Amino acid sequence: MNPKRAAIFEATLDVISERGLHDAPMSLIAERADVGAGTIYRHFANKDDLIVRLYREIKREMAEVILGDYDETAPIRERFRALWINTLRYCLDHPKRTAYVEQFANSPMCRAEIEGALAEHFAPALCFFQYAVEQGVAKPMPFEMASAYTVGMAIVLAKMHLSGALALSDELIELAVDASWDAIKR
Amino acid sequence: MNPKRAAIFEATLDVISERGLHDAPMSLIAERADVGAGTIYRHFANKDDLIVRLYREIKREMAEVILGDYDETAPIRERFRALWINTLRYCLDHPKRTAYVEQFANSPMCRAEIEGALAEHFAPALCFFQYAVEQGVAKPMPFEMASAYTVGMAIVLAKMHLSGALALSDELIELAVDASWDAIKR
Amino acid sequence: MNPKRAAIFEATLDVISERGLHDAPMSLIAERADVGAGTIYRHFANKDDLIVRLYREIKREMAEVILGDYDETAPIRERFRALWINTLRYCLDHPKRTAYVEQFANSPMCRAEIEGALAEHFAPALCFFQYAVEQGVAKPMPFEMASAYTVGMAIVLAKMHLSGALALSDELIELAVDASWDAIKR
Amino acid sequence: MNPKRAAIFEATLDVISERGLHDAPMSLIAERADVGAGTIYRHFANKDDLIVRLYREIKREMAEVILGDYDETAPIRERFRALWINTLRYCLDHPKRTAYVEQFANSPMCRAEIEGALAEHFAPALCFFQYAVEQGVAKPMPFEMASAYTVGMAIVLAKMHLSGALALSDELIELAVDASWDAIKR
DNA sequence: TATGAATGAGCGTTCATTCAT
DNA sequence: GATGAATGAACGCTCATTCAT
Repeated sequence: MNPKRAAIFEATLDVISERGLHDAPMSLIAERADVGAGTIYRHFANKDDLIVRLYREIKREMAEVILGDYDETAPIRERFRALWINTLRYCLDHPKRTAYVEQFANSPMCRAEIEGALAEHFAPALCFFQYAVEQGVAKPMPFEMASAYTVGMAIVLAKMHLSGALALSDELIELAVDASWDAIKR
Repeated sequence: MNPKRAAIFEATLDVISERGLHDAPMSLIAERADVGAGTIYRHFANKDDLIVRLYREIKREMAEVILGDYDETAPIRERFRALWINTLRYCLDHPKRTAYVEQFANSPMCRAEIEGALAEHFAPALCFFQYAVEQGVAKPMPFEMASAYTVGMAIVLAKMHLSGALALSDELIELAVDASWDAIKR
Repeated sequence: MNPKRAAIFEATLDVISERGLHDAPMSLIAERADVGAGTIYRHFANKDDLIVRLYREIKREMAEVILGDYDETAPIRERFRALWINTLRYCLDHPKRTAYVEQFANSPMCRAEIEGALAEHFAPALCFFQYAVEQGVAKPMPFEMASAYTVGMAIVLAKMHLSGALALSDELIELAVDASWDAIKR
Repeated sequence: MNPKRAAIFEATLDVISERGLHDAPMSLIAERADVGAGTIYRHFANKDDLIVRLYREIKREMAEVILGDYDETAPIRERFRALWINTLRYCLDHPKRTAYVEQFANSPMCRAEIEGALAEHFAPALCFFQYAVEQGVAKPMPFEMASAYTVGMAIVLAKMHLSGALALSDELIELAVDASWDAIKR
């Protein structure tokens, strides 16, 4: 990846995660990226484009990390645990990315089409939940719901940990994995 | 409540839920509230103050609705179901409020002190989860985690329904109540 | 004088002398005067009118004080001294009025017509300087210049004393009276 | 000096000398300077900063002009005359600058610290008055008072001439120089 | 007569974007 | 390709003034 582009991404992530989508001047992003204000526009059409592309980039990377060691041949319970733990791990390891993604995903900037195009990156995970439901291992729920109790809860708990609302320990994490499993298992 | 203040709250809710925290000019809020631009400043110190107070107001109302029919003497399972369903109900009945609250809560505008001061409104719910854990009905987890699997999941599922990512039916809702219960029960 | 009108005058004097002509909101003046914002407009046509009328009122009072004990039959040197000392005295005794008058007089708000209409209040003083020049006691200068070396210098020195740029003592004041006298005397 | 900065200074001088410190919108200053509204803020932190810097710049230039041909070896009386005439000359040649300086100096914007920092530019003049007093040529007064009777009176008379309150001729100017000299000389 | 909530034009200032270098 | 000075529309907010009470 072009180093200027990467620096702009990193600066945008810093500024928006720290100050918010509503308080992120392009001039500050340029300064933090150590590039000229005009340079950003050689890499991105405009501010919206930059923000959306960064969101896509982070989600793509997130999928890569979560599914990087995904083993389709492993037992269901293990695959479930891996998805859960990898999601939590990613959020805890990348608090700025998490803050950025959650801000964007909860704002009206995040239109369905953007989200839809990202689904392919998470395809193996979605397949997993589909499979679990079809096999009758999971309760007869849409795979999106099963995913919410797994990936969704991991993110919710990670956010609580990062905000200080909850202190996660290794034991507590295992308990949460079990809880999520109990939630979806038939 | 003062009618101008109420109109400003409603206009702010409309504008921010539709266009986002990052794209909500005071001039537009004034126009939608059908008040002069200066009138807002007779009721709120500044834009931040308006946004924070609206957040607090919505959360207060949310607690009131969710806990309005809370019966401390009912069986645990029924109390659990009421909390879960009421939360979902509130979000589905008030999509703008839900969108507003989620945007605010996921932005850096939401500092711990703001959130902390709101805890009292949810006290009975928190007591419930504490009680459930202490009694050994729930798994030995912090009550915040039990709450996340209940109230938190109801909100996550409501947001998915509202965004079209998931179609909730009555049966599916019952299934989700069961799933959350399975998650926390010992 | 109407007590509300007097309170408004006093509040205007306070606010403008402290914060300046450029930073004197009507709302603050109303608050300090302990009257409603609308009340000011029952006594004055608008802000400009208030400011101009206050200026005229202060200048009128100033003339009254300076010329209050003016004795047309006293020797020239004594009359000169009285004018000089009374002017200084007034400024030192009324720092706010002095600050107000100097701000107004040095701003474009002070048009010639306003100033001209005030001349009558100072008529005896002007007559004095005219007489001194005509009699050949003073140098052959326009009486306005003689007045500047007397009243004008008293004001300049008072302002310097009030701003801390010069510490006036009784001896220094007498020295200044002599200096002004030497300036104009033939 | 940067040409935009110079144009902004000139426009500020025009607007404030014509309309007053209290009626000088940044938008009008920008328009008169033929620059965008935002451009002003690349050169000055804010409106106050612009106004204060312009004041300092004018006073610096004023000192330069008044003391430009100051000859420390000339006889005292000649040095005195040069200071007096140069001051008057500057004010008459630069009526806008004079109006600006007097407005600022008489408003609460002019704090002692601002004035203090400017003293160094006038150091030779101050030394002159100190010397004249020490040598016993002048009356035993603080040099600030001697300066007031010289530079201060030249400014007062210039303002009167500019406002039409007094018509200065060459003879009258010489008379005024003599009057000021008589004022301070022992 | 007195009030002060309400107004909205206009303020000081910001910032996404452009373009000459 | 990269820059950053310059832009000006648009922002958050103020305040002189009005008018229903």
